Amino acid sequence: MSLEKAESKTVQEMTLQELASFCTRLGFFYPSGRIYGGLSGFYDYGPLGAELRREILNDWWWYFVERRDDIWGIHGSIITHPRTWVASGHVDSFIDFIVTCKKCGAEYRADHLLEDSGISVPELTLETLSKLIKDHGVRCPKCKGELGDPTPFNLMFTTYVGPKKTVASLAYLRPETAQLIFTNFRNIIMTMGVKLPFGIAQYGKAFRNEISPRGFLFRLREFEQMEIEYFVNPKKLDECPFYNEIKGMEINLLSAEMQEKRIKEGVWITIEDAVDKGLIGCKWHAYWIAESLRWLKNIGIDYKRLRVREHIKTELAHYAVQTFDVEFLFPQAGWKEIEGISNRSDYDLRKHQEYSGAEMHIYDDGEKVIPYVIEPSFGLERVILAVLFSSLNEIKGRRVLSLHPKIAPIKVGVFPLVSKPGFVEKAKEVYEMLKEEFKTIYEAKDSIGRRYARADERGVPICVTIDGQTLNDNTVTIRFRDTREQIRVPIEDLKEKIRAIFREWSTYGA
RNA sequence: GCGCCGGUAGUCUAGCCUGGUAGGAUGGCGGCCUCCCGAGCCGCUGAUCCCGGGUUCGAAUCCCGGCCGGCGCACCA
Repeated sequence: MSLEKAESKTVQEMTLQELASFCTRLGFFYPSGRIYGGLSGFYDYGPLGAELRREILNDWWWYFVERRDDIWGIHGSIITHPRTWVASGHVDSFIDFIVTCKKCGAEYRADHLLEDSGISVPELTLETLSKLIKDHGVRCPKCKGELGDPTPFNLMFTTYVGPKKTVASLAYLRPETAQLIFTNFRNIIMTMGVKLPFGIAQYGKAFRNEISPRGFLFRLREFEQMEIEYFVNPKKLDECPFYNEIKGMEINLLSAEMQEKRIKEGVWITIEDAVDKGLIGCKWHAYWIAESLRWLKNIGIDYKRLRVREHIKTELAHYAVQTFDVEFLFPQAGWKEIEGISNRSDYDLRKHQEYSGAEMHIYDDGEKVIPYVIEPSFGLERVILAVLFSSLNEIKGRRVLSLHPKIAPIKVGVFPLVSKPGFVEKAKEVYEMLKEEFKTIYEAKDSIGRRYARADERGVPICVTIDGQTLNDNTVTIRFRDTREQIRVPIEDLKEKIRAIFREWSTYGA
């Protein structure tokens, strides 16, 4: 049985601000500390948001860890050994020096300003930068005013380990989860008996003390990452056993070369073509791009609104050989990153080997190898934004959040058609039965239409209604959110029927 | 962080210019009604008018500072 596709039209799309209001009203997200005026860059998950978060994290973990035999998961600590970030380069590159124009107040990164004036910067220290600015008589590019002294500017959150706050006890909240994977690399090799190629995955909070958080959930100071570091022998970057599965997949690609030619729009191209034309450096990198896109699509993100954009040289991070951002087409803001997929080479493992003295190699074909790593790195909150924008529809004049059942915060609504004796008891019975297995809500107040409307807006995929006929023959109706169609099912078959519906959701239209 | 603009119940908003009892809609709770898609009626509830200070007999309204948000710049390793 298949139901017809939903009769949905393109909504006048919500702005990010309107989405923020919507999320607060329905209980997805609240600005953190709002009763005290709010804290910029922090949001709390409300009841629906907390469920949505769990479902997405669980599905990610299932997709990339549980069902695979080549990836193991870890859960690293948030407060991390400070040497980690010296080795990774974050202490250097996260601490910028800012200079302010004494005349017009404009601010610049000291090293950028010097380099733009053609002066090379040998080291990023206060003394050096200060001296270079004075010696070369560098002035404000805008108003030619005199510049003040450089001041340090750190994007990492710091704390102190132990009750005494000393320089020696200074520690950082991790600005990315990735480094915890690298610092645990030896542990996993030793305990899990892994062989190349293999991956280590982790999700968890990361913290960045951003200068100006903005755009609702888009740039947060506390956010959640879902990351995989997939280790490959650098000589075998094209030996990907899964390549045939994904090579025919079409992606919307905007290469660095295209961007240098001022081309703004990506082209639809198969993975195989992209690899053959040298646009994607190696097959393993191509595989992880494809696999990431497949997951994003599976959780309900509109594939037409996803594109893969290569980083151009100037935006490439210090560790990266090649990086692609998976971008989502947001209303107003346009294409914005929701995931980065980077070839980080052996940079991180080598650095940690150098700074810690620990050996970071693994044997492959009897040879000592420091593997290369391909890193798919998702920002959970950004993925959620893309999911929400992909799911918000206007169907028959009403706002409907067409979330895929596997991530919907509430799976089933159970309603007595009218709130009368007989109906109510029967509905509660059905509710008690279903909530054993599905996140279910029961509502009896207001008209049935109003309850359906409320459920639609909250993304509840199906509603079970107890009507007059139920009392005679013990059947109920299942009403589908996106089509409003109803089918009648005996209560004894209800659980199995709902399982089947969720399993084959695409057949039922969404 | 700089510049410009803004902030009134959970949400949307009137009032601000021209100082004088904070009003509506929607939501939430309770009830009546109701056999399938935000129907109607009744009652209740809900606002530190962002916070602090100043001017004034009197401030949501005018002034100053802060917080929060939007846009632009910068930043986004």
